[in-house]
Amino acid sequence: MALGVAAGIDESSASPRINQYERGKHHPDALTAARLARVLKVPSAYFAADNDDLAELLALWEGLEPKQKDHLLATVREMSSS
Amino acid sequence: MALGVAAGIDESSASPRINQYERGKHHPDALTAARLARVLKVPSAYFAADNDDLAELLALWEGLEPKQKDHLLATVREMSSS
DNA sequence: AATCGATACTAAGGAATCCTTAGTATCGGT
DNA sequence: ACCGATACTAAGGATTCCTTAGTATCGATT
Repeated sequence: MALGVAAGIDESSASPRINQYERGKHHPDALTAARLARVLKVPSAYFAADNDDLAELLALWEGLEPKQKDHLLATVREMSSS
Repeated sequence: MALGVAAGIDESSASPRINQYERGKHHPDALTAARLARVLKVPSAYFAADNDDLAELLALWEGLEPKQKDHLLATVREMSSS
């Protein structure tokens, strides 16, 4: 599969591996997950998100400017201290 | 180690395993990671955070009220659409 | 409609990683 | 100094993953 090849997996095994991950038969190791995340432009943590809201937050986080990240973090800190 | 036992790991192997995780010799499987996260009151994704800002965001996220999560998500959506 | 090529999918086994056991080291209390 | 408890590490059996080989599916072409 193209995604796997883009993540540096050998062409001959990319397809089975991606398919195994999609079916949940196996989980990628940390390095592979990091590379897949890079291709998909999400943080590695995205794959460990266990609900949709958190997944969306993580997906969007990656595209923010540093200032925006700071602002968001400040917002969360305030929320938490209530 | 107490953390491992609290996460349901057998008392006899909790110490070596936690130590292996801390040293980075091994990584916990997904189920174990989820249980450790539960004990530590962070999302599983926390362990995959690759920088401090994201780690803090994830740690705080877990403690937010649903409404606060919604608000935060709305904020990120706006930021992203700029 | 049949064939071809390319892509997607799955099964099975060799390779790599993890979990457990057994043992050593490092403390704090007595 | 000794003892017990806790922390840490090494090595191997158990488990999971990656690769190979093969089947299935689909679109394009004739």
